[in-house]
Amino acid sequence: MTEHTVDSADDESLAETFWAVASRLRRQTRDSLAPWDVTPSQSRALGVLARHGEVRPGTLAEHLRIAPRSATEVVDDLQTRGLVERRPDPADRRATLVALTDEGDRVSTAIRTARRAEADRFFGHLDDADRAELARILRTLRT
Amino acid sequence: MTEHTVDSADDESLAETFWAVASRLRRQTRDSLAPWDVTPSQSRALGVLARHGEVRPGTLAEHLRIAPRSATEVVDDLQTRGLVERRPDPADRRATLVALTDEGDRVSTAIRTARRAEADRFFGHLDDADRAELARILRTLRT
DNA sequence: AACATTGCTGAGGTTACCTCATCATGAGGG
DNA sequence: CCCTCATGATGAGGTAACCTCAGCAATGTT
Repeated sequence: MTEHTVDSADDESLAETFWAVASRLRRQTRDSLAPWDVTPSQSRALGVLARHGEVRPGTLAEHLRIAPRSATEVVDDLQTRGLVERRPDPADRRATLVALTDEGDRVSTAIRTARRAEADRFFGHLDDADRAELARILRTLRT
Repeated sequence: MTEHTVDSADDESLAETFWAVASRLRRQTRDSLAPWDVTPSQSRALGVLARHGEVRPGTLAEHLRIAPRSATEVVDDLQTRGLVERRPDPADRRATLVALTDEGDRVSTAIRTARRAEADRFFGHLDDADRAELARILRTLRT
């Protein structure tokens, strides 16, 4: 049943299709973020900070579902770009708190807007019902 | 409306959820491929070769939707592992043809089986209707 | 006080891509 | 026939986004 029309893109499994979509979305996201010179992973971190305020790198890692060491890295990059700052955690001298700078706050807001537009463009081909369906199904797969 | 239950995973946008699922699937795929010491991208290339027989690196790149140079790289790796071989294209002396070796053929079959099982495990939480829905929706997004 | 644990980060590695430059071959025009 | 341009593959070198493991400082536990 993989033989009906292999016109140019192999459409084998669900997983295969999933990755094709992922790849397209990744490129589009990267491009839509270019104006701010911010990578997708940085933008996700900014999102967490915007939603949760100052957090420790470890906590950030949990939210992003990555290893703590990787969060350090993202924070480094954002700090270099002046979008976040580190300050000592008054409650624990081992820890640091990461918070948006004013610039980071502005950029993260701008990005949020742009990303919404981008998502609309990407998922906009779907009608509302399909979009809701997709969201529901993906949520059950997220576990 | 992002405030109902931020229990640990941020569920903001559709895109966000999509990436969470992607990340989970990526990890699972990687793990399920480990027995053969084959990376996900190599396995995708094996799949193309199994379906299309011998192809040029450039053609392989098209199927995988990556740059030609990147295909060269994947082929290099597969060749090192003895899973594919390069032979001159009799029709064009600039070109090479990439084909599965016997070993490559066996491995790719084994992987196909394993991946199907893995996909079943991953997408198995969905009932048939949802799975079909998802496939349909993703196909429209693949463009 | 001794010890394990926690929080962060340095060092170094991997995967999967990319672009640009180079080189050989092929194809079409004059 | 030669010249130019296009095409196929690959070397060189780069990037993003992860990872593990080791080490250090501060904490908490006994």
